Amino acid sequence: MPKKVVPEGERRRRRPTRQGTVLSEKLIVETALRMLREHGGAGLTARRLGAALGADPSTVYRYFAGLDGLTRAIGEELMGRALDSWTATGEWRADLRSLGLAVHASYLAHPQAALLTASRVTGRPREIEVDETILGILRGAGFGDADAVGVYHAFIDLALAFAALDAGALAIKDEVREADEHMWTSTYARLPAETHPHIAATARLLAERMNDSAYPVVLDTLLGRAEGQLAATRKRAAAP
Amino acid sequence: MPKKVVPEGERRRRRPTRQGTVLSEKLIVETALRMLREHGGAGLTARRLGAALGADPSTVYRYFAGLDGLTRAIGEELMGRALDSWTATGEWRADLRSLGLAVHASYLAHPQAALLTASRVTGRPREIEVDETILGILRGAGFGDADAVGVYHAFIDLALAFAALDAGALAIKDEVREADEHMWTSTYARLPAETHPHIAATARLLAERMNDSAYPVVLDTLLGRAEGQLAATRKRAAAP
DNA sequence: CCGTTAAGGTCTACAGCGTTGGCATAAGGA
DNA sequence: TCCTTATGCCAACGCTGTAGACCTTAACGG
Repeated sequence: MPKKVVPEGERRRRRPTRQGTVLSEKLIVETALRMLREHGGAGLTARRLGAALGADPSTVYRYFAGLDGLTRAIGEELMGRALDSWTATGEWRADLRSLGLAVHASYLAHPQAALLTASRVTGRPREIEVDETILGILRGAGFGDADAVGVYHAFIDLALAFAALDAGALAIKDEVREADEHMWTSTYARLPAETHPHIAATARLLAERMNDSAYPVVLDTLLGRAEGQLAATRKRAAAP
Repeated sequence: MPKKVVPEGERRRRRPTRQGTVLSEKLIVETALRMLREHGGAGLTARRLGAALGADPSTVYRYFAGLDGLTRAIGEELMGRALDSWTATGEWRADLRSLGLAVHASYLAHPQAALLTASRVTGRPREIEVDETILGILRGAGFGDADAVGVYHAFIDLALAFAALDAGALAIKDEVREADEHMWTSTYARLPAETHPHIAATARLLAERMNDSAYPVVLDTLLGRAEGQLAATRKRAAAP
């Protein structure tokens, strides 16, 4: 690696590249996101990124510790966007629901990027901010610490897990275009009733359902359970 | 690619390689799984696989349409193993629970492989078999077709999504060894209470919890909801 | 038992990848 | 204006996936 990676805050000399662009972490991450969207998951390479930036490929290594470091920064960016698009109302269940959907939506807006990052815990600032926010909502609503941590754990993992899964489906759709899209109506609907009676009987319903995300349903289920827990806690506290 | 990929069933001439091994899809998939486990996610390359098999790297292309085809076959194998390790009891909720845990466990037994495959729907035989089994359990329990499809959708996506997420955590642990493992006790526990009061207050609980999977809890939540649905359906049917 | 055929293993080659160390240059403090 | 050094550029290394030509030998018909 060229000597050392200088964190964005400490950069002083902003020399433009031969082609005139002035680089920054922000610009590189945004360009990478655009490339992922336009050229697919395998389309993000150091050389291509350099070309898109108007800079030598190796320059990127002055800003990130390898493409892997860039990947983590991209994940952080998606988390930040989720947080920025979200506003609290004070009603804990509604707030958690909208925050979960915001995270999910932010990742799905860049499926290829989501696939690369959703299963990685980075521990970077905006990610920690999300965690702090969730715990704050729960503790503010009256959950005990143990319950709050339990709900938080399930909540954040659920959001990330479905982000990754649904992003995978979307990414494949984008790349294979229509080839996989109708698999539920093609492959599955053709199975004979003798060998696969249950799939055959529900084929039409399957085709309708499988192209949507199951996330909202599962999220509501989880929040409903949490609400029950909270009510039980309050009852115990009120009449001991 | 060498002419054509011949499906396993139609192979006739089983010529041993120069080094004496007799190849088959099964042997290649098993070897690939072992390599993923031993050398990590980036350790599976055509050349290394060839070496491990005692064959020329390009031979693999006679069995699979590129490494991507091999990847799909690996996913299929993991699904098959889940199914083989599972036995039905006739009690729908218990059966679904154990099947979900079996799928999750099968993937987690090969975290690196799971990461490569968990977010891909292959439409291959064993995967379809799992789908048929789930739908059979639900419809046998008395769910209406629409409800059955709804629960099935959430159930299978949940299992795969958590498999991918937890596999990601495991894979990183395996590779970075201890560096990330204690992140919850290192990074998060060091945050000052002024800026992150909620994380600070629950740091100890977080550290205990975040290294386990939230899957069983979320799965039970989903199954509980399904049970409620079923009871409502029955009540409606009994007293219209 | 032999001859023919083609399945399938091997060789060679190519274009592209991530990454690095050395070098050149210009930005900004003095 | 000069000096320091951050930062962009260049060339190179060892690796990758995979295509196509080639060669060997298993399997089958007679």
